[in-house]
Amino acid sequence: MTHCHTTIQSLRRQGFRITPQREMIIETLTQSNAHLSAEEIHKRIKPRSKTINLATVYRTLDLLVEQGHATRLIGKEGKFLYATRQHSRHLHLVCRKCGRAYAASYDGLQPFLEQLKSTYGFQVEAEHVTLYGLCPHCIHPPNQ
Amino acid sequence: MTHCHTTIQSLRRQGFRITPQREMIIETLTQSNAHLSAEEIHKRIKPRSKTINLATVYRTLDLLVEQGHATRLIGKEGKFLYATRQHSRHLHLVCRKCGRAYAASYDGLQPFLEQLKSTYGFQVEAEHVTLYGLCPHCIHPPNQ
DNA sequence: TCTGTTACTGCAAGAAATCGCAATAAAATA
DNA sequence: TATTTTATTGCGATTTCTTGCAGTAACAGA
Ligand SMILES: [Mn+2]
Ligand SMILES: [Mn+2]
Ligand SMILES: [Zn+2]
Ligand SMILES: [Zn+2]
Repeated sequence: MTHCHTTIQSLRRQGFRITPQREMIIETLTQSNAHLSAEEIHKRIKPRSKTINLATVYRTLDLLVEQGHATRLIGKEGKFLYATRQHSRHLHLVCRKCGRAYAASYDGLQPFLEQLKSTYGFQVEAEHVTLYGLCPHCIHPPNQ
Repeated sequence: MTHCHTTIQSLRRQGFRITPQREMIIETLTQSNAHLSAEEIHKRIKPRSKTINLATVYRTLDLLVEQGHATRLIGKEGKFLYATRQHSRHLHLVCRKCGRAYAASYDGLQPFLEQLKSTYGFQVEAEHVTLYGLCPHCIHPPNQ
């Protein structure tokens, strides 16, 4: 059972309809183990499906995020990017000054997430957390 | 010394020019201890400065975030919101399903942030972290 | 205070993301 | 398989955010 099929079956079980467009979007996002923009996904599908519309891509990505099959983050250039949740687990450390992005282990985060769960009943999904701050290159005497 | 003046002096020290537009934007954001959209800030300033342009508001907000005086987050309705960093410290727990947002203490997060600092040399600014997941209302047997 | 440099602004154009609506097609049912 | 229901699509319009550029004004230096 591929990750792609798992997603499709889960959506079907929730009562969503599986259209060729949705299949192609899920397939594209799953097969590329990277962060893709809606535009990029659209561009990759176009050769196979001439009429697929960018709005459909956005709407499907919204659905995937809402249903927990994908995560949305803000890329270096300010555009939204999407990734499946099978995308290997890590944190993104993004420098607010230079925009550099570092991948970091989230191992030490677990105790805190469990604390949030017991305190608020909120189940954080930590596969793809983005934290902002200053990278080693940009740390300098505080702005006072 | 108000928070507003601290920001202005810090910017001046970094070599940025202090224009009336920038002063009004900083003042507006500081005095409202809330999350404001660029549009909302613009609307509030317009009566006092007829010609102020929305692009200037966006550019100033970018500057404030880059310089660490403000944080940017994605609001319930998908628009970007901004807040000063004097805005009381808390985490945002946002439900990916229903969009509900909870304010949470970030106290327990500190040890993990220190770990990130020593491992990666990255100084996370945790005043306004947004974590996504499922809220108590939306947690249900896994989609499986 | 006056002058020169150039960062900043307003404006208009452009790009990214969302939305309303009529036509279409997924899938449940007979 | 044919029928019915209604979620989903494509398309165009709209909204949100960004960018290029020429004119303006902040502020450093004389
Ligand atoms: Mn990632
Ligand atoms: Mn907040
Ligand atoms: Zn940096
Ligand atoms: Zn919820």
